[in-house]
Amino acid sequence: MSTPYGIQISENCLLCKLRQNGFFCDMPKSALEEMEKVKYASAYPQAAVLFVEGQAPRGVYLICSGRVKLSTTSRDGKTLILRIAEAGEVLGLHATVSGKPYELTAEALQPCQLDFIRREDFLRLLQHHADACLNAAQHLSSNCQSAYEMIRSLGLSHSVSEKLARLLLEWATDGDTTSEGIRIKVSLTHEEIAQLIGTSRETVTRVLSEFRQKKLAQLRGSTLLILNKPAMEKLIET
Amino acid sequence: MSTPYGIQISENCLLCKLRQNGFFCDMPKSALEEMEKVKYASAYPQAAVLFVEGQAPRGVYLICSGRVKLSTTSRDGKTLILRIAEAGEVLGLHATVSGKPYELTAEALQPCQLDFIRREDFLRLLQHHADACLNAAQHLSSNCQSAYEMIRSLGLSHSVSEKLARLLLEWATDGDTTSEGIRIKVSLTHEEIAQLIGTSRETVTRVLSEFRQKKLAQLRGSTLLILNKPAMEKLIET
DNA sequence: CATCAAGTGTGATTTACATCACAGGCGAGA
DNA sequence: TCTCGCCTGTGATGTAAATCACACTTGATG
Repeated sequence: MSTPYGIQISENCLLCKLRQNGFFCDMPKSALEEMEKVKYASAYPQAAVLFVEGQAPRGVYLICSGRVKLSTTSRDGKTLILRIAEAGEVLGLHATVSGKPYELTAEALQPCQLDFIRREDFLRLLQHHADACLNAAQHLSSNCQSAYEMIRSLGLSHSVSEKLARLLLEWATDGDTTSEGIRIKVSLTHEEIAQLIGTSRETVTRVLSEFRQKKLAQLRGSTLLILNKPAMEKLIET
Repeated sequence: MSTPYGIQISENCLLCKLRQNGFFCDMPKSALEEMEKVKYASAYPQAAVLFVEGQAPRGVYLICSGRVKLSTTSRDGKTLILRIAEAGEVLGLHATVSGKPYELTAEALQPCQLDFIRREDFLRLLQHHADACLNAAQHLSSNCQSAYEMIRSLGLSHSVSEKLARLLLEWATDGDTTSEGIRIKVSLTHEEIAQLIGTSRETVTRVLSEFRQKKLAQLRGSTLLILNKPAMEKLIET
């Protein structure tokens, strides 16, 4: 099957190869069959906006593949990135469950395959399938978790170096360890990194070059190399 | 029945008069009966610590009455208050659901009546009672919601005045409107207010006196009076 | 009612970062 | 190959707020 944006859409969740442990759709057959009936599979191009903060919740999006940027913007245009959501995550969950407007904006960072489920259908699914509901609770928990981490970073850090070190070390947990250090693929601009830690682009550039100078870490192109993890860790304990 | 700390403990959830709409325990009889079997009712004095960040999750606490401060502290002693939880809320929900350590510290701001439910019992309750699970999801949603608000405040504000104005206006939503303005009962010190918005105590004092001078709002003793709401709102849009 | 701790008010000093401004690099597409 | 737009690097400048330091108020408690 050929589709737009060069993505293979797997139409059927029951047969889906993408599904993994911890995915929202990692649930028993009965719930999955129910979901199969109400979901709309589709592909989105890079930079597609799924929903915007303030909109009434239409429903949830499950990420089958691709990455999605979740952000919020102030009236004067300053934006803050809350999280980069990966495959298996559910978008718009809190808004859909609570019925309050989406408070984040979701934008595809790359071509994505997503399943959409309308709010009423999704709520019905949660009511009738304890597994689905438990999964939802689990995902909400981890959203909370990451939000709390962000709050700690924003509210308790003393400096931008500290926040940036925190972020890089967080990324480092899923990087490859090489002889030089930990290698991580980062496809974000300085601007976006700045928005992740609530600072200005210039400061990110400056702190990154400071890290490079001190042989702590270096970002070249889209690969980040953590050269001295212990020293980085010391930065966040000060 | 007489109890310590001058609280009337209502032992039986089914007969409980405290229960209201939106409370976690606002659920059908069957689920409530199940909960009744596994909960431990108890009273805590002011300043009692229910759990500390980093501990493995023992279970959840339902607040029957009283208010509880949820905070997180950095290594060097700086603390940030995430939320003041009120009656009807569940504490330790995300940790209990996810199984990860509590990432907040919960401390009673006043004498409280709480019901404790052990983790295993609580998870079983969620599995077997869709209503309970849905309620849990709802509460997790609202935790997310408030966390996101806090992130906006910390990350997108340009000044402390803005953050403080945000906070006061948030409080104002459940205050009494009088001829002078909106009257709110605040039983927090400047220090605690500072910890709520991630700033220093001195700055809070200064900004509050600035507000008083400009006839925007005044905090005397434990009553806050919003004198000029529109002007306060303008502060956060700048 | 004397004392003491906790909370509040205020000045002086310092500093990290935002902001502005512009120069160089690099890749995409014409 | 050239240009144009987006990124990155870096200097200069201003400022909000942290920090330190100390006086004053208040209300609890022996």
